[in-house]
Amino acid sequence: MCGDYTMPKTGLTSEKIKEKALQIAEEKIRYYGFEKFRLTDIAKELKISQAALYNHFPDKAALLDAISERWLVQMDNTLELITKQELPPRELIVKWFLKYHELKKEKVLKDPELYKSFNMAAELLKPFIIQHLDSLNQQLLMLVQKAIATGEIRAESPEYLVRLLFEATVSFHHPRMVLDHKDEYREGLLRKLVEVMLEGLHDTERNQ
Amino acid sequence: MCGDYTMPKTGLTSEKIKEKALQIAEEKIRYYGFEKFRLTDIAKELKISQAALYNHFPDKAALLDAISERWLVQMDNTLELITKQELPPRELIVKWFLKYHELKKEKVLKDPELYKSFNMAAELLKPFIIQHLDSLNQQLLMLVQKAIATGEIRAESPEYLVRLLFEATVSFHHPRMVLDHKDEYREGLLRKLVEVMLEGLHDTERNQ
DNA sequence: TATGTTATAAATTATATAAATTATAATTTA
DNA sequence: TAAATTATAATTTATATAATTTATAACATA
Repeated sequence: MCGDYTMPKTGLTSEKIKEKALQIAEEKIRYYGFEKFRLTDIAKELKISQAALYNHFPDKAALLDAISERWLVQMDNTLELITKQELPPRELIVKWFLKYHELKKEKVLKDPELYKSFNMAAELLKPFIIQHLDSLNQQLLMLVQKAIATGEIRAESPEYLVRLLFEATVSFHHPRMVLDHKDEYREGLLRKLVEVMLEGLHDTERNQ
Repeated sequence: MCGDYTMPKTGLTSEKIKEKALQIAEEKIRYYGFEKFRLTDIAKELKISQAALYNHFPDKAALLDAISERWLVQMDNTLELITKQELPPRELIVKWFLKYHELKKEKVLKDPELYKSFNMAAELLKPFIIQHLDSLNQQLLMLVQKAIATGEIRAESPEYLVRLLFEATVSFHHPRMVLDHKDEYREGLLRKLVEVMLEGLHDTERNQ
């Protein structure tokens, strides 16, 4: 169906066509809304027929999802950079949550229609959403394990603690919650919240 | 329009009619869904004309809201009882949040259609929703002030701390979040979360 | 005079049909 | 042979109209 190195009729590889299709789709979604954009418009701008899009995407939903997924992967990578910084793990955890919050809020403010489409995918718990959540879980687990190793926090189960931290900060990263609070400044509150949690985990004897 | 003591044609006071209307409306909403129930059905069962309902409710939305409000007031009262128990404030705060979570979860499981209508009202931040939130804020503030008074926690601003506790527990009481997690057992997680928060607030020097 | 009635206006929802869009099939081409 | 085309089937969305429901008005009554 796609993906080899022979020169196709458009003069572009399937990968390039896909990239261009996503770029054009983003523009159309921003203009018409994610529930109103048309494949015909995208095909027209790509100078291919509407049916030819199906050589690159299984269906319209896959194209829409690819846009959100691309953003999520980029976000995952940005956050991963933070996990690798040379700072005390507790500071890193705070910094990591603040950045996570910032990236979501920035998206909802700068790209509201694309955010809405991501939000819909999140509500449906589509596979690429689960993947993203797994990736974040992994990252925070690393940080928590570091913090335990340095003795900055105590916990019997790092996994349970990761769960606890995610639940406690839902208001600041859950797609719907970020949307609801998009115009509020809550960074100070989030910092304080995570700091209090970590403080509470500092000298507790037993966790879970 | 209503509310004096002359005997009306139905033989019932306006208050009694309202009560019965709400009771019947609840049944109709459970059966047809909150977006599908009809005033005509309620009037028929009350043995009055559909137009007569307007002597008791300004419009259909007011009737719907009255149902949610009645439940919220009952919940506020139940929670207020907890705030008055003779227990260490920190325990009370944990108990209070657990009951709040339990009441919401119980409603979504036992009365899903009425819960949906409450959820819609919450998303629109209708006045009675604000009232309910104010009431809960007040209650938690009392508990936090007690905890500060007994030295169980330290904080410069009790109001800020109340905000912090509500934000940290959003996942367990926000209407939409409770709906999303209705089939999960998370009581242990909530208890732990509040305990860690309170522990973190125990020996911090400065809060806010 | 609060609460009720019937009549009816206004608004909403349901339904049928036309139009447009998405998805597939059969075929062509670099 | 991957990636295109055109043709067309399937599905979705838009639109107009009928039916229903909600809300108001004018009036009646205990």
